[in-house]
Amino acid sequence: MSGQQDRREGRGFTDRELDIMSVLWREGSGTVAEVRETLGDDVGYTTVLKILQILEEKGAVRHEQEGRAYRYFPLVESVSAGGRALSRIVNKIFHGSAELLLATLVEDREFSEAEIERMRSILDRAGRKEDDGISPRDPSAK
Amino acid sequence: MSGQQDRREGRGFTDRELDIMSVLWREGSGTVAEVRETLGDDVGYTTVLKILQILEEKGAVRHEQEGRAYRYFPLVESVSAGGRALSRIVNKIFHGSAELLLATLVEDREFSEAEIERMRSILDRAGRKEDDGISPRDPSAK
DNA sequence: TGCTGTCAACGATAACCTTCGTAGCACTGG
DNA sequence: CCAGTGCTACGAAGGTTATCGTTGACAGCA
Repeated sequence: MSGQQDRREGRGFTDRELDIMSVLWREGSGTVAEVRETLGDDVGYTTVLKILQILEEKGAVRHEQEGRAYRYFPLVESVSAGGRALSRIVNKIFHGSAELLLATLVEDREFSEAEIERMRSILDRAGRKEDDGISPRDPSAK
Repeated sequence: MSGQQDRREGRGFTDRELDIMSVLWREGSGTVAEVRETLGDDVGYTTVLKILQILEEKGAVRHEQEGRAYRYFPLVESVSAGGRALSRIVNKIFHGSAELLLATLVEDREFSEAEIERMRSILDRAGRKEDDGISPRDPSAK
């Protein structure tokens, strides 16, 4: 009989926590009222406050006094949270295959030609970096 | 005071549930003992059984009698679970930008030239589909 | 026949998530 | 001065997750 380990650090975000982190990442910062407003979802003031306090306890956000209210700032970067979440998905769901992940992504969504082009150039950069600086590939795109 | 909605359907998987689904996806099926063995993690027999029962209640797996034991089979496909998880991440963490997701992915991992090539061709296929059949791009790779 | 090992089912336990109600504090318009 | 407003802090209710202990069924064997 042991319950479960301390999730108060290192782990990913829960649904609601992610909703709120998402707002802070997009907006850069927010007071309780602002976050609640942006969420739009019909969620109580004290609920948002509570979750921000929990996130602070986890070290994911910090706050500054602003007038009589607190302004919250994200401490965890969205990319780093995203990297962890992606790792988890690649390993657990896509058997470690990033290709399969990419295939699923392009299957599920409709991309414009411009988006695909930009994604292609992301891969080109990765390929060049691997090749130690010289690219044997034609970089012409348009 | 309202608690929270029924998570027993439609939602994503929790950590442990995902561990176990991952085994079933990789192996195709498994008895409680097999899954527990494959997990390797030091987790009790009844714990694995319980989670399989919960997954069954959620409609994610089914079982067949095999001798005296049950053999469990995944009902939810890994790609469809992956698609949902990806959607969530793209929207909440990467502001809806799949490019940013891809950039993070190639940043975090080291890909071989072959892998990058295969990922490129996934994008090529998506581009052609969008272009209604004709690709103006040089497909030479090697 | 009675012991032992394997298994599913049931129920308990402890931690956690999400949602708020309520209280307390500082300030502001009458 | 006092009621109201806007905040944060405290803590509890109700549901979920993860982990097992225990029980009872059953099969093989000594």
